[in-house]
Amino acid sequence: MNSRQAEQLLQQKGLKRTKLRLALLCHFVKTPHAQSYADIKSALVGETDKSTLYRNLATFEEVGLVHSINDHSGVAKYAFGQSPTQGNEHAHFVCECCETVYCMDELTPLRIDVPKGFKTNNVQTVIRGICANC
Amino acid sequence: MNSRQAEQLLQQKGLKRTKLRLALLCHFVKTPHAQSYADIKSALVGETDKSTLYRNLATFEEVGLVHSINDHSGVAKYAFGQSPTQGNEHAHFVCECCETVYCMDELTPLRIDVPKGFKTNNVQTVIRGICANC
DNA sequence: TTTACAAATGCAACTTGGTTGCATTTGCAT
DNA sequence: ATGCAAATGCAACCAAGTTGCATTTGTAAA
Repeated sequence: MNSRQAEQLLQQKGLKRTKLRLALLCHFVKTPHAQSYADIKSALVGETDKSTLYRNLATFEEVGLVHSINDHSGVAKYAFGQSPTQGNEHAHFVCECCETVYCMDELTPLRIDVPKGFKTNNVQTVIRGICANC
Repeated sequence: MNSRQAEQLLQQKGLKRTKLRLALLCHFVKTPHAQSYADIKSALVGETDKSTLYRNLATFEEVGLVHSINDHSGVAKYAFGQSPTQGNEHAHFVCECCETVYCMDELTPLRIDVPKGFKTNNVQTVIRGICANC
């Protein structure tokens, strides 16, 4: 994604074009794996304010530019692309060796039967194992 | 579970018989849903030290007396019984209305195909929806 | 039963991840 | 050019959980 496309994307989502947001977008599309706040912060050149970065991550998530993942590590991680919703579920694979979090888009949606009286809105799956690089 | 059984369970796991551990065990077997530190603390009569309670939860998890669940709420929750491992997987259902976390033991084990080169060790699934009580 | 030692506890201080309030700045529509 | 909502930067705060350490306690062996 070039800067032009990033600008369009922001405008389309009704977000103002700021330096951090452009940098964030460019970074997200370059990085396929899910990243924590710390990962993102250290990847960005120059100083970034903690609360501003957190707020932008939240904003991006609200408008569907990124989705957050809870991989049992205790910290939230973010990946480019819309949140897995009904009909758009995807699992996340956490490598127990390198800690990389992969979005497993290609997996077939999970069909899980819940007991009578329970209604499923959303299914989040975290697979732990060893990735192809380890 | 009576106090006698709780004592045996502790001994069997090589853990010393302390007041807090007995109380914890009795509480866990009485409460089917997953509970946070705060839930457990407020359920126990009398004062309990924060670090002692956390340490006992960790110890109980190590020896398989309880298992912890990450339900996206930001706090860990604990439920009685061994952790879902290979062949013992179970999903957790989080009610979006009452926030109760159910262990869905009766669900059939999940079979998820991962890409070539990836090796699955463990699958954790969190289902969000509305429970039968809401 | 006493003793002895590892394990468990209690307390305070700390760490980490994240949030909030507020004054200042900036993007953008008019 | 200008007005204003949105975004930023900063500091202070918060909650969950951890750590270090001195004291206490369970238990096993003498």
